[in-house]
Parts: sequence; C-alpha cells; structure tokens
Amino acid sequence: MAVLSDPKSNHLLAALPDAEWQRWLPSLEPVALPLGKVLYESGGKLTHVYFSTTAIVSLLYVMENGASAEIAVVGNEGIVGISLFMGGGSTPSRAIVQSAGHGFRLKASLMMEEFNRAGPVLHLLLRYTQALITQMAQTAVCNRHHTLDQQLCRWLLLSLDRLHSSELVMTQELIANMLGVRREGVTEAAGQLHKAGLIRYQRGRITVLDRDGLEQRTCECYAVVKKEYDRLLPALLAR
Amino acid sequence: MAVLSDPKSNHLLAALPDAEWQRWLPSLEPVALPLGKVLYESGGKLTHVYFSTTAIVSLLYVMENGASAEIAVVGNEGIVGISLFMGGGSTPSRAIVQSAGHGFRLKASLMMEEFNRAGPVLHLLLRYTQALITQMAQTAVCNRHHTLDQQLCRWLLLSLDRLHSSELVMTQELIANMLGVRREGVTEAAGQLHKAGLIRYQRGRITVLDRDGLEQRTCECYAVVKKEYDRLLPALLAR
DNA sequence: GGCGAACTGTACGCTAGCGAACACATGGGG
DNA sequence: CCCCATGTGTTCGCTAGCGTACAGTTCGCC
Repeated sequence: MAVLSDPKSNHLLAALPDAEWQRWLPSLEPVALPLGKVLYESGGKLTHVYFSTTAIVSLLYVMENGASAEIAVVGNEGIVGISLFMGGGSTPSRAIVQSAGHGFRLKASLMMEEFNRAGPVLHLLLRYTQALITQMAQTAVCNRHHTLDQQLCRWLLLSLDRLHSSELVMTQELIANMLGVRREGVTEAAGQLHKAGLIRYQRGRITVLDRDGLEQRTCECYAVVKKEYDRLLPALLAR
Repeated sequence: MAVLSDPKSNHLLAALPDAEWQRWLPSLEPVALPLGKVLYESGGKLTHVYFSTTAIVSLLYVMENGASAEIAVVGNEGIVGISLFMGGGSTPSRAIVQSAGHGFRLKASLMMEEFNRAGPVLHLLLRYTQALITQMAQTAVCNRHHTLDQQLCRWLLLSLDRLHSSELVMTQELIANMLGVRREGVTEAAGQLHKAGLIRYQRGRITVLDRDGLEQRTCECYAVVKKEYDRLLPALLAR
C-alpha cells in the first residue's frame, strides 16, 4: 500500500467544490495512521482534523475504571475532530486508530478559517456531523437492546463499509474493547459466525465470507445508520 | 402556571444578542407542550423548531418491535429539531414531551434564514449541538456499562436539571420506556431509592428529597454530561 | 361513595453476559 | 528452528435484568 494515497479517497475531500479543493491541497498533510495511534485524547485540545483514506478510527469513551465503549466509527467517509468546528474544541472521548492505514490532516486554524467562510464546506461538514449523530444515537439503542451476536455483526458491517477489502486486521480483544464487552464473549460470538460460514479468521485477521449473511443476522441498527449516511451524503458515496 | 411564560426562560433564547432577540420576538409562537405530544416523528419533515421553557422533551428511538430507548433529553437549556439546521431535515428518532409544560416555536424557514446568517446564532446552536452530542455519547456508554439503579439516578438528575422544581410528574412506566427497561425494574430501583430516603413518590409523581444522595449513587455519566454542558454553554446557565 | 382504570408491588424461573482461571494454538523474532 | 508472547477456546459459578403472571393500591369520575 502506498504511503501517499489519493486525498480524494476520502469522501468528504472528494466532495469539495473545486475552489476549496485547490485551496486545501497544499495544506493537506499526509499522515500514517498506525494501529492504536491516538488522534485526540479525552478533553484534549485539537491541533488538527484528520481525513482518513484507508484507516478506521474509533471514537471511544474510556471510563474511570478503565472499561471502554465505542461511540462511533469513522473511516474514509468522514472527518475526525468535529468538536473543533462545532465549538468547544474538545470532547470527553478519545479518537484511536482501530485499523491501520493512511490519511491526511489539516491544521485546526486552517480548518476553522474554511468553516467560517460559511459556504459549502460548512454545510458539507454539518451534514456529515448529522450522520455521525445518527450513528451515536443508534449505538446507544443497540447497546441497550441487542445481543452481542447482533452487535458484532453490526460492527463488522460498519467496519467493512469503511474499508476496501473484506478482511479486517483485528484481534478479538480489540473488538471486545470497542463493543465494551468481554473478550470471551467475542470469541463465542465469532465462533457462531464461523460455524455459520459467514466469516473465517486466523489470529487477528478476520475475513468476511458472506456479507449478506451478516446483514441477515444483525439488528436493524446497521440498516438505520447505513440508510442515514446514504441519505445525507449521497454525493460522497458516488465517488 | 401561566400559559405564556417568558421566552427568556429558555437559555438559548436568553443568550441571543439583542438584534436577534428583537428580530425573533414577533415570530416566536407560544405553544403548550402536553405530556406525550410528539414534536417530530421518526423520518418526518420538520416544520418548526421548539424552544422549551418549562417542558422536558425526550429524543426517543422506537424499534421495529416497539421497544424504545431514549437518546437524549432536552429542556429549557436547548432546542428541539437540530436536524433542521444540521442538514437533512429529519432524523430516525422521535421527539416526545416527557414532562408537560410550555415553550415557543419558530417556523423552520425562519430558523434556516437565521442560521444561514452565519453569525452568533449559528455558533450558539452548534455549541448546543456539541453538548447534545456528548449527552448521546454518554447515553451509549451508560447503556453498555451501568446498572439500572445508576441509570435511574442519572436520568432523575438530568430531568431535575431541566426543571424548576424537585418534583417530577412521571409514571414508572414512562421512565421505563425512556430508559428502555421493564417497568418492574424501575419499580424495584425506585423502591431502593425510596428506602434510602432519596426520593418520595405518589402515583406518577416523584419528589426528590436528597439530590446529593442521587449524585453519589449515580455513575460518572451524569457528571460528564453536566460538566460538558456547563463548559460549552456557560452564558446560558448564568441566565 | 364506590367503581374501574391506571399505577405500583412482588414473585418465579430463565437467559445473556460477567469474572476468573486456565489450556491450547500459532507464528514471528532471536 | 524452536521459544514464548500473543491470540484463541472452554469451563464454571454468578448476577442483573427479562418475561410473565397476578395481587394490591390510589385516585378520578360517575
């Protein structure tokens, strides 16, 4: 995989009007996003916003006792660091790379300048934020009502949608952290999916064999989120 | 309680610069917000945004099977209908009055005009939205990790903060819907709080006797949300 | 003033997921 | 090439909360 991927692999960047694109290009700084890299810390000030091209980033809340839960996931469809332009400049959550890859970043000050032009950039970012809000809301619902198996399916599907392959480099331990459950629970649920022939895996590497099967097993939450992203950001998905 | 309360009882309205305030005033339409009133439906187009003064509104997701879960709660500190200005004009959730009261509404077209002036109104609304996002995220975390007792405390505290009295008119059934749990579970948890001398209740009417006690019993989620609202919207709380 | 609907309390068996403890597998680095 | 750190599988007892069923209580209304 090339270190320098195309910025237009990020759907938000790709959706920029030409004027903005030309203006931003020189300032877009390519960055490697290795597994576990923390893009911002809970309560920390944002220095950059990130546009992933091939990585997946989790927005994670870590509790006082060390337990954690994923709030939302961002891939090449979005931007990491919305609290910058929403106001406040920080959030109580952490952004951490969940699947290694590359991306681009933009200085916070520049981002703010662009946002404050109050043109298409602002509207694009707010629509994306609205989609992200839906994902968070649905995460709350899912955490309340659905089984671990269903949630695992949802999580795999959301991750797949944000990747280019059907293979996830991801240990069960990591997945457990994201879902906020025990690793053993993930082992068990993954075992079910394996038995059902939907996935295959070897030590930190999950291959999805039957995407439709996963969709049938998961709860409605996945479809709700997917539909809302498609509705709010159609241009981005056209690519 | 007067039908026409003061619009400035709503913190967002109160925080408007004078010019905006003068401009909006003639268009602010007083509305009664009786228990159970639906301000917008899942996927429905927004015709107005609402500024509550004395009511509490729940953002609720209702699942295909009829089960539900509260995503966030809005009182006189906020606005109902953020998806209007965020883009998209609808969300998959429902907004329903959880505690009766009054408020004001503004036509969607007017709200958009004001938002698109891209001045202080825009920034105020986005900061509020950021606070709301935190609440949603923390709801997700809380649903994952905390006990029903803790969540009930959190919920009571969040509701108290959005009311003017220490008395909630609210059946256990309703609370159960909000928390996405069984009514019996709420009965039990409420019984604990009653025994501990923290609350009192008579048939759909809960009186909080010991607020500090609730704060000690609840999980960290309440404090996280409270702190973030205070941080993001300090002017509003000064009143 | 008492009837009935709405609200609250209690009980019981059941299940998903937890916590802890440990055995097994695997594959990359010395 | 083999060692051992890292990842995975399995087991067991435990608990919170579910679903169901039903009894008791309160209050508004006729």
